Amino acid sequence: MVDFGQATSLHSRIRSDVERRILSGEWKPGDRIPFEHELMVEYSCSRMTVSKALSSLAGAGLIQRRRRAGSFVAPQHVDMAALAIPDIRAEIQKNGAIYTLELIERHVHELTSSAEPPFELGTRLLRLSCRHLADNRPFATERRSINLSEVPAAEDVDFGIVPPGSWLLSNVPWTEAENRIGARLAEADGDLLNIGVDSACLMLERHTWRAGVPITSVRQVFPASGFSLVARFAGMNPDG
Amino acid sequence: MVDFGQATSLHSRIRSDVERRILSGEWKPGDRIPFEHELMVEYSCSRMTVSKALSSLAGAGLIQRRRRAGSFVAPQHVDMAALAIPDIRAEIQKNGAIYTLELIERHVHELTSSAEPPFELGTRLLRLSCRHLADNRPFATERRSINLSEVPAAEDVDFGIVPPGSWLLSNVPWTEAENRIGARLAEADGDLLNIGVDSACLMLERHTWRAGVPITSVRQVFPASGFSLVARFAGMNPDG
DNA sequence: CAGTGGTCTAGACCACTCA
DNA sequence: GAGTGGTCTAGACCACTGG
Repeated sequence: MVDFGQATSLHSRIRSDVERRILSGEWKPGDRIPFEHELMVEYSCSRMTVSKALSSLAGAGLIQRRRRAGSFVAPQHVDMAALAIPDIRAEIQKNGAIYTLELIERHVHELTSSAEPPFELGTRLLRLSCRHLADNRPFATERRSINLSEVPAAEDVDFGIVPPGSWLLSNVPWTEAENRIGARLAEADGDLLNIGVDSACLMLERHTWRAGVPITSVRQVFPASGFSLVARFAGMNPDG
Repeated sequence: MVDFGQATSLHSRIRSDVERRILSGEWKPGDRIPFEHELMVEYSCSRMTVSKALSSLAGAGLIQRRRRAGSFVAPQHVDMAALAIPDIRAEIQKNGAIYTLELIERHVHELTSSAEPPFELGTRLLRLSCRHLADNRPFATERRSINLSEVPAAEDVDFGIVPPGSWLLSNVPWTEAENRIGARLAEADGDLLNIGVDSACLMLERHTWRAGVPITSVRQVFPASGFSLVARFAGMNPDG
């Protein structure tokens, strides 16, 4: 029953074998897969090696492991996909276009009267409003708030040159992020994007935290015609 | 220097400690982190335990490991987020609403004249058109094609009762998927969704393969007001 | 309470790669 | 050539849990 796959480590071959039998449907959701000691015999290896393979599969969500009971094929496949939330400048340049940034507005604002998620009352914010262009054509609008208490250095950056998202991405590590994707009519953004106010737009909202403290929030609006988020998902990511 | 975190396994504590020092900025991208044997001494444990922690961090992309050189903080953070592509029925029921399915059209079609990505010419397809309702209010429209050569059982399923997506998710394992998210005006879907034809809608297109063979393609349209995709991303996923 | 997975040890050999 | 990470072994003890 031992499978002769590519020349690689034994634990990753065990992982691949089990993975293939699950994905091919040979082992269906709910089925118990062989015990560790059975796989030890099958592959003539130690328990650690089997354990590494199965732990990896469990981490990927393909199997579930229960003491005393065994390991089972997970009830359903993960309905998640890795979605690239690209840096706009990088995305534009990747497509061979010339990127231009237009800073429209910039000022410091303190939240005095009311909180504004994710920021609490009293937060000092740097407010930015800008426009991204690809080959001199409007690509997206962006309205951003940066928490100056957490990122004081942002106050000295010339965001007429460096896109706020790119600067933050490479200067401020984040630990949590929440993305909301929606649609709406262009409305006020229609003029900035050179489209009709009644055109459909894709809207991306993101809140970002570092260790529970809000760092930045941003709302980006894209013309529906020119942009769509693409998420390609292939198999589980090996982690061994 | 040993950190007394929550009561958990030692390797996950080592992982957490290193992770925190990276995320806090104490160890910056490009920095070398302690050698395995140094961490062995620091935590008074065996090399396998340290290795498990660092391998996990490497799998998550937080560090890069090089023989002879050591382990280094990865140059930049992953700009990806996990986006839940929910099963519509599950999503509606999760929110406590009553789910209803309306099958609008169903027929078998063979691609004779032209291919239709991701399907090749000659593929026999089951075409479905349906509407998802939450508490009797239109929630989304769905147009789907299922490759009958690969999923013959689909021809015998009553998709007036079981949502196609739910059935496929639990019956046909997939290995690759590509999601496209865009915005557009409601147009013809406006009537089905009880909104104006000039309203903005969120559109989700997904192609799914199993081992390179196209299984299904689907286009779902949501009213902009009633739906937005939310992707919450917190740190890296532990895999130990 | 018996058997599973979870964790850990104290070694070992190897491949790679940098100095 | 020396030192790193990659892999593997043959044990061990423990926590949990299902029969």
